[in-house]
Amino acid sequence: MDINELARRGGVSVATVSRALNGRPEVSPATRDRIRALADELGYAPNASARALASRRSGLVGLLWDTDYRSGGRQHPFLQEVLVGLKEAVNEHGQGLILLPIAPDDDPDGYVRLARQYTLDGVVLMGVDECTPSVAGLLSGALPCVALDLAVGGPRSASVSSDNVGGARAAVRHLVAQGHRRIATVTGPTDLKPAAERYAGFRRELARHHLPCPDSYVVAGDFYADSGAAAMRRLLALPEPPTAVFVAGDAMAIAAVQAAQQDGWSVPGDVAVVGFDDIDAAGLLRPGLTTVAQDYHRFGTTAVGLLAELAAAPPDRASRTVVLPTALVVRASSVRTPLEEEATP
Amino acid sequence: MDINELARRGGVSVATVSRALNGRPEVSPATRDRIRALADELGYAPNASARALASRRSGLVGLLWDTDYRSGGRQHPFLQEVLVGLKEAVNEHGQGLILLPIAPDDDPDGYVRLARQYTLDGVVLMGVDECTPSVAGLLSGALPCVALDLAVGGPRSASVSSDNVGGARAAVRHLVAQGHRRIATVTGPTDLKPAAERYAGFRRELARHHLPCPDSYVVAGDFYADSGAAAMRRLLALPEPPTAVFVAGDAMAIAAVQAAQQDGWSVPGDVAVVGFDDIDAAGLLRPGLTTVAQDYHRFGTTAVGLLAELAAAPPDRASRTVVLPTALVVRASSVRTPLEEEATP
DNA sequence: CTGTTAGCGCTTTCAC
DNA sequence: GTGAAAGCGCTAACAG
Repeated sequence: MDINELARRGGVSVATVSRALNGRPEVSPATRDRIRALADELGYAPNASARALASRRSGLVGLLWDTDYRSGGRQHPFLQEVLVGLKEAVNEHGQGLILLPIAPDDDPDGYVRLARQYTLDGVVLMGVDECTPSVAGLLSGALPCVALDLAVGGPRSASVSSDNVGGARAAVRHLVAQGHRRIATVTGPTDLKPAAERYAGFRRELARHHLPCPDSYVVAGDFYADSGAAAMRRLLALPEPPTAVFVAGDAMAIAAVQAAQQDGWSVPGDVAVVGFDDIDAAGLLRPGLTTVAQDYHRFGTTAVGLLAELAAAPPDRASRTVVLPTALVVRASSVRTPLEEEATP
Repeated sequence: MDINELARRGGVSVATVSRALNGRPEVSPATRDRIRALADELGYAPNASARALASRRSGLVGLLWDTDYRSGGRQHPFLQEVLVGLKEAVNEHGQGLILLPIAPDDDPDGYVRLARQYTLDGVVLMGVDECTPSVAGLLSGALPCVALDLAVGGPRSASVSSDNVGGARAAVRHLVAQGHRRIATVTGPTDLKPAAERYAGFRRELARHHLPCPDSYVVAGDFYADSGAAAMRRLLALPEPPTAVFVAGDAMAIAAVQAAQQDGWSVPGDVAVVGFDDIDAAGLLRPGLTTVAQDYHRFGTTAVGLLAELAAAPPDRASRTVVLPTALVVRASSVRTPLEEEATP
């Protein structure tokens, strides 16, 4: 069942069939509908390869996701939701999503070649280092690229990230509203953009409330659990320990809560904790972890929208960044009496 | 830079280039190497669409993953690792991985059409219901299909799953070794294969030790956290509560541990708990959750191997199932004195 | 509005 | 061992 067969049975030419199926304006509504009806009555599906070959567009979006990047996979607790959003959006656009293999780091056009090979419409990047020659090579080309949680520059690129600053500020604001004045933070590796921004938001909100932030109240972590536990212990060992801690990632935050509890402190009684990310475990713990949630699903849909935008726009536009709102999820780790929550807003 | 250009520069015909690049035996080793060297010197990448169109094989494996299936995504905590394994294996085979859109449930050849459209080499199914007409239609066709964690039958299908029975038995054996005699279980929905098998393994191992299993010691859950908490409360309210519980999924197990603690019981002091899956949170909790780990990465690699096997085999072979070993990860939730672990094996 | 036709870039007989 | 040539199934000029 190919386009010729369809044309024959429909009593029209293949050109007309093609036009009807692609919704071209030149075809009359009557024949368009007739052909379309016939097509799905016969279960016709256009061959994607033939279509791509002839039109020089595959309708495929490549996902560049470096699974080797740091400790191999578990560091993107949200990948799954991003992927779902991406997939749904891509399909809604009538496109397909293909997972790209990893190109050698040092080959500046490993990915460019892959993109050409599949005639990709665009590429979505996540969990990659934009400075790697292979990635930089891709970004500097004319192919639409959208990076997640990563600021990139390039003739046809954009990025989407969460409002890390705003999320951190909301966390601090919440802690201040709970009556805390001695608020510390455990940061992520501040060479990573999200970590740097969360830290900046933390400082800014603290300043807005004229609260001090001694150096000893800032402990660097690495987003992994162990560093969170260690950081919390260091904070609680201070002569004047904080009464609240904003931890820049949930894995660290959870470990921090448990380290505190293990050392005999009560959470939130002695020390309140707020995390960032809203990973699954945050809701499974007791006390539940108050945390800043990101809209992972929207990452995907936004990325696909940007890709389409980039494809249409002139090639040399300034790189755009879309910032997605975050939401504070209040659980027990930061609220003395959960029930008071609603009573005293 | 296409095959013609390459042929011209190499002073040979396109046919020879094609043969050289595809490692065909007819071409002389000398020209083969020469052409290949030239190809990657010039950064030539064969156009995937043209290749697929001419050869009727795309080198693409489709991933059928129903993101709508029950509560939308979070129920596959291990998807990410499976995906990484899948991707790596697929790429090693020189293939690509494409995420298939969801076809309407009631269309028996929605997926068949998709597969034809992309000229797929095969399809990997995960998190889908094999009874859905659309999925059943795909399975009954001649396209190689491999299902994960799902027993499927079809002229060219196979499945891969974890040794759920063995894992459950290992869990029970461990509890018995810890001195427990009153061992209960919280099951998953036993209409799902993994849940049924874990339950079967539980019973079998209990029987092997001549331990009783009263009906009240078997509580049905649904793999979600809430059901785990409820089940645990029911067990602990029994006149003679169990001293150990095997919970068929980590999300339930974690909630069970916390419910017990919240009600004033000590884990593992009063009741030991062993879960299944080894999700991230299992290691983040205190006490850490003893659990049965699956080799998710290997799911992917095994699936790809099976796909290749199916493509080569005669179309009507009996459907094969590969069972992957599981591993018990002992943490604090099942061991009275963690340090004794090594001392008293 | 519709049909004819020339490719898209590759693989694959079939000759040599 | 190599080359010539005929498609693979579709899109996109170009005519009409």
